[in-house]
Amino acid sequence: MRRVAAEAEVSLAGIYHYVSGKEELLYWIQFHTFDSLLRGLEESLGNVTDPRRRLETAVRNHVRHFGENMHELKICARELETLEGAAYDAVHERRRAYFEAVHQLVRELKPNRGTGLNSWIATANLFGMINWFYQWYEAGRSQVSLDDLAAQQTALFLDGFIAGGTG
Amino acid sequence: MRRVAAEAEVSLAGIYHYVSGKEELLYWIQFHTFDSLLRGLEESLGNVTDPRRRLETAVRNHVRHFGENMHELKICARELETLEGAAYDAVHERRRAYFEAVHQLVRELKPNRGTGLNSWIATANLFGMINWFYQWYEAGRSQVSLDDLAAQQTALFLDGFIAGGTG
DNA sequence: GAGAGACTCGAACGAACGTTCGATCGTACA
DNA sequence: TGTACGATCGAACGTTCGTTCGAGTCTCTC
Repeated sequence: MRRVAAEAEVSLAGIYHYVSGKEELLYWIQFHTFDSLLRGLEESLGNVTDPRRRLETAVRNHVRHFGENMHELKICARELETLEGAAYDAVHERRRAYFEAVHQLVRELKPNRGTGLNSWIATANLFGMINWFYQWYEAGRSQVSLDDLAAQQTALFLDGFIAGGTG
Repeated sequence: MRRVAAEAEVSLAGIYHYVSGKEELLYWIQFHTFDSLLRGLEESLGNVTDPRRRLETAVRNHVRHFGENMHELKICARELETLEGAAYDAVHERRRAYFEAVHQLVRELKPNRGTGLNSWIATANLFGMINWFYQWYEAGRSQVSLDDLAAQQTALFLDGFIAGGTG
């Protein structure tokens, strides 16, 4: 809270005029993150019909968002369990809605269900790929742009390392 | 430290007879984790020659280790930046060695280099997949065994969601 | 049996953290 | 002009946490 106060150029006590406490701050960050991820997804999906392009759009939306707001990703990855009660439920609902939206895109890739890989686990692993990059991606140092990264991750998820990519 | 003391059935002060402090504890956990991951990998790779099976072996080794020691994974994911100086360097070296070992397995999948997906980024994403599962995999509740999960993740990485799996 | 050393502990210290309290300042409205 | 209210602050409170200190016990050795 002291760092937040300093960053906002307000006294420590001043924060509590606007927010009830640290938990509410974490709540708003997490809720806003998943909510704007979901809305950004629906918006950018707009007129895209090809299932493969739809998934790539989702990945690009996700990677762009977190690449530009890496702190949000860290909080959403590490502070999910700190919320309790109604705050947890509200974030959980948004998170679940976002996950299900992407899960649906994954499902649409394979209309003939029941065969091959489990779509839920595959979706969870997709999120693993596109979330873990905060551990190694340093915007400044990396030679790969966020959109390039999203494209590579989509290709990797869809076609695998053996067949994926251009070669 | 109080929880560690309680778990070890020793007084709080008693810990400091064996360990210089919390940082040394985190150091040993992280070092031991990457070191035993690497040694387990080399051992289980033993007589496996097929590149695909070699990668699956690596994934299985990784998933088994962390599935049975989920706490280690959480610490290695969240506390990497807390170490400083020589302790950080020592862990970093083990981590890099382990990453490079897996990276090498990925490279061997595609002898004709320079084409297709970047092998380093693909490896980083593979680690994303197999590390992120601590966010959703609950040993008790899940119907998927660790070995099944490793197999699915390997298939997903190698052949992608479209062609991957049995169907 | 005296001394050394490993081991253990209760108690407390100092810092960091989230939070609260009481007061002050400025502005809008009667 | 008085006052009610939003905004802001310094100071402090209570808790948690990592760590330290001094003393105690036990065992093994000379």
